[in-house]
Amino acid sequence: MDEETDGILQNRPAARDLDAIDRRILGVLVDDATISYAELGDRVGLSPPAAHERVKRLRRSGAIRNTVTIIDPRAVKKPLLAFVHIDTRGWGKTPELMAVSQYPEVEEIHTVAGDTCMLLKVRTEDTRALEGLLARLYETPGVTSTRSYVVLSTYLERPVQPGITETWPTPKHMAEPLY
Amino acid sequence: MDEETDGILQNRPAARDLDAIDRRILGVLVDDATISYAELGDRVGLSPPAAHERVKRLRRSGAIRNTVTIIDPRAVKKPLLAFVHIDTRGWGKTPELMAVSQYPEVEEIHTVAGDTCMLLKVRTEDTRALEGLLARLYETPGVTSTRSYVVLSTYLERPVQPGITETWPTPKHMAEPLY
DNA sequence: TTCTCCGCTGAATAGAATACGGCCATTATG
DNA sequence: CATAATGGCCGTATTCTATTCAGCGGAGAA
Repeated sequence: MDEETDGILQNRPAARDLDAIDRRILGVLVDDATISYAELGDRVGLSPPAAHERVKRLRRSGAIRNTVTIIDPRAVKKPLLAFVHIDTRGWGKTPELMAVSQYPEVEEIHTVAGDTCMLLKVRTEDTRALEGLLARLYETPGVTSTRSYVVLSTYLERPVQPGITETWPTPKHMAEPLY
Repeated sequence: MDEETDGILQNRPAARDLDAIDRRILGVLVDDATISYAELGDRVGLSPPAAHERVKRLRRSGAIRNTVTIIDPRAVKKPLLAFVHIDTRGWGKTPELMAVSQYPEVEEIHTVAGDTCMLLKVRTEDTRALEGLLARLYETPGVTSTRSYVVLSTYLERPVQPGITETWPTPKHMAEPLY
């Protein structure tokens, strides 16, 4: 038993795959995590303690990262959303560049494969603040150019969904892939 | 009193701006919304009922949209993140295009100002599934081209933050804007 | 078959959310 | 200026929920 090391579960044998009930639980919680375990149990067909135990297991396994409140960007004076592509000399991700993650306006930082190195998702109060952020980016050593996509309207924005599309349609004219 | 219409608060005079305590509450809750109101009150210097009243007010005003669980994309078999730019004939956002929001792999849909019309954030199991999604996009009437940025590494990903950077640095060599 | 393990149920308890009465500071009003 | 009204807070009481626990039963291994 792994438990006997020091009372904490460790060296778990690589969390099992989620079953149908786990997925339904996640499907409920990604929409609304304020419901009671009784309500959650009702929706997925379990008793309250069983639903609770499932959620605890999902937390331990890391499937559930955390539970957070989603706030309206307009309420906190950040109505302007933009995606900023950055080109750098060499392969970016320098400490200087990561310093921009200190700004609460920066929500995502990725390195990407494509015609740019990095991709940022940022929210600012207005174009003036976006310009300030871009100016800070251009001051960062290694940054050679940026390209911004200012969002005009958002039609969908939601957290990671548990569901997957089982069979993606293969266009008739397409050859089947080798594997 | 607006309350007297039918017992529900309506015609509120456009929610007041958030004060410092509201912002601190949001700052706590966007990190972890599972804490008790007693704990929340402790962190922001209020009694439990007062903290609760604040949160209820933030909910009513719409500043708090909802409370959700964040799940690990890898746990639900969607380790591949990509941003897909779409070009369309005319100005997109047709019902056919919005149909892709039915796929749980699609997390965001925006229209953007830039060299493309629309921007999608999608998560798939692998490149095969991404190809299936792209094939579906190309089948959509009006779509003329797409350009994808496959994410290699994610260094920061967090929900909307309540904080704002008070004074953006203005580079010395830059002229001050007119307003 | 029989044992073991895992997950479930239902009841009991600990703990949190919520309602309520009263206090104080600020603001509107005569 | 005095005074009433309002809004936000606190402390307490009550209700509801989370959490624990003992016991049951099915699936899988020996």
